[in-house]
Amino acid sequence: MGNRFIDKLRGFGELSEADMSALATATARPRKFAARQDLIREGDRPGPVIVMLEGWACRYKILPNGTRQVLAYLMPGDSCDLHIGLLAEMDHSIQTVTPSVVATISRGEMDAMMDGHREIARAMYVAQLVDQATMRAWITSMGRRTSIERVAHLMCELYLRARNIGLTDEPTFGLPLSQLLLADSLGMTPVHLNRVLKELRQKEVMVLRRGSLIITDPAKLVQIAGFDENYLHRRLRSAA
Amino acid sequence: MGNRFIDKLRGFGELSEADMSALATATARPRKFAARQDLIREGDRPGPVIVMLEGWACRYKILPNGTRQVLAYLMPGDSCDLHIGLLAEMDHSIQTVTPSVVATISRGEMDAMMDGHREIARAMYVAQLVDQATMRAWITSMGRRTSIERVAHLMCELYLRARNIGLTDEPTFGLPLSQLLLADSLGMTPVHLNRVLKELRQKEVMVLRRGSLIITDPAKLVQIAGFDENYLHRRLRSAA
DNA sequence: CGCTGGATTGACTCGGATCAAGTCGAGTGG
DNA sequence: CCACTCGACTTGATCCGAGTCAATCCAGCG
Repeated sequence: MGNRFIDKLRGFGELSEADMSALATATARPRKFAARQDLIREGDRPGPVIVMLEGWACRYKILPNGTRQVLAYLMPGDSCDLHIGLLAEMDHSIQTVTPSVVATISRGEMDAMMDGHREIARAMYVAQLVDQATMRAWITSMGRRTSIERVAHLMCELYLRARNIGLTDEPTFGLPLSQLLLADSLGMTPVHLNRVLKELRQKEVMVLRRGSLIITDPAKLVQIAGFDENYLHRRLRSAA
Repeated sequence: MGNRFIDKLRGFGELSEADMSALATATARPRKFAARQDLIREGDRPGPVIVMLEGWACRYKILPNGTRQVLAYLMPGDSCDLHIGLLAEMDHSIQTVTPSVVATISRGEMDAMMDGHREIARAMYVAQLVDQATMRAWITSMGRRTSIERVAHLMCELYLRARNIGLTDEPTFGLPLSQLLLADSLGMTPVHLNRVLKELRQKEVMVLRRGSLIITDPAKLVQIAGFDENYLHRRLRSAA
């Protein structure tokens, strides 16, 4: 299985053996969680940094009127904000979507690791920049894309992220998100999302079934989404 | 006038005299820019960190179809991402809104300052967390708030941020944003934004005029917005 | 003093929400 | 093995918020 967190960071920097063993030590005692368990709740005083080793989670906010907005998805290897410990209070919650394996790294441990392993710090900063760029892409989607474009764009994002960590099986990939969750991610109603999915199915672009997505026509999906993968910042800065 | 950048960071940490003079040195040679000048353009290879000392700017993206989405506003004291230099390519642009005074800090200078002044680093991380929380609030607005709520929410955010840096003159504050820009921030058309502003004026909640906003009924504005200022993270973590 | 870009208003259209029934499918217990 | 149940998915009918298109209006300014 390996350690997804290490795998991810290796994509963002040249980690030494020492770096990797420090990361392995820091994530050595993970806990299991069932699906739909809050890992962090809005209003909480933040604790340790959490790292998803297996399974999916989402960040979300509940509004006064009871509606929910999903803000981001965490896939294996992803973590919450590095400096979360500096906050007095969480402004959003994080909940598992599937059964998960989650490691926690205390603030002290984190600081020590970042001080002692500059390349780890560097890789984590890149990961954080990608997360921020993804949030900007979401804002752009919500503000300026139609519902079908928005759906296509999110599927492109999730597909590429899954592929980067080896979670795809070519035209298909495991996508454990209910239509309700997706609707709450995209700022639309479940009913309307369902119609959009139907349209994408009829156009033979993609088929979403319980737990998995089949991308029938990747080129058309990218074209509908107006997808530009630059924001995922896979290309590393070459020279120092 | 003072240095807005230092003032802002002092709100996020206990800076020593040495910290402050390091910041003063780093921002000692600012440049002036006219309104509507790109400071950083999407696709550029990132250069130094930029810091707004005077004036407003915005982050934005242009979509393939030519529409624009504003992603955030930078007010005096705000800066772009600390680790911007780690990226191969910008995923969005930053443009001045008003005539501005902007300092730049090279990557080397920045690294040295963060290493030598831990409290500066700490304050900057908090500032970054606030920026991220603000992005999450924008996603939430776009996804789950009606247009009038969205407008009210943005006005609350901008008002509070302006007040934090002493830029308000009680019920009024200088808001140099055209309706077109606001519409591109809120994911709506200028025509519809104009109607929403009219509604807020008729309800005697607020009046937006060229260059300034008068908040007639703050309580009602907050209530319409469903505004919870927690995400601006003004309350610092008390104990260490 | 007319030009120009933002602001404003009206008439019409349409995407997506809402309301209201179903249907399907996986797990549960008899 | 089958009936039951509960949650998730589908579909149809209708409504309304917001977009579109098209005129003005207005203030600042060369």
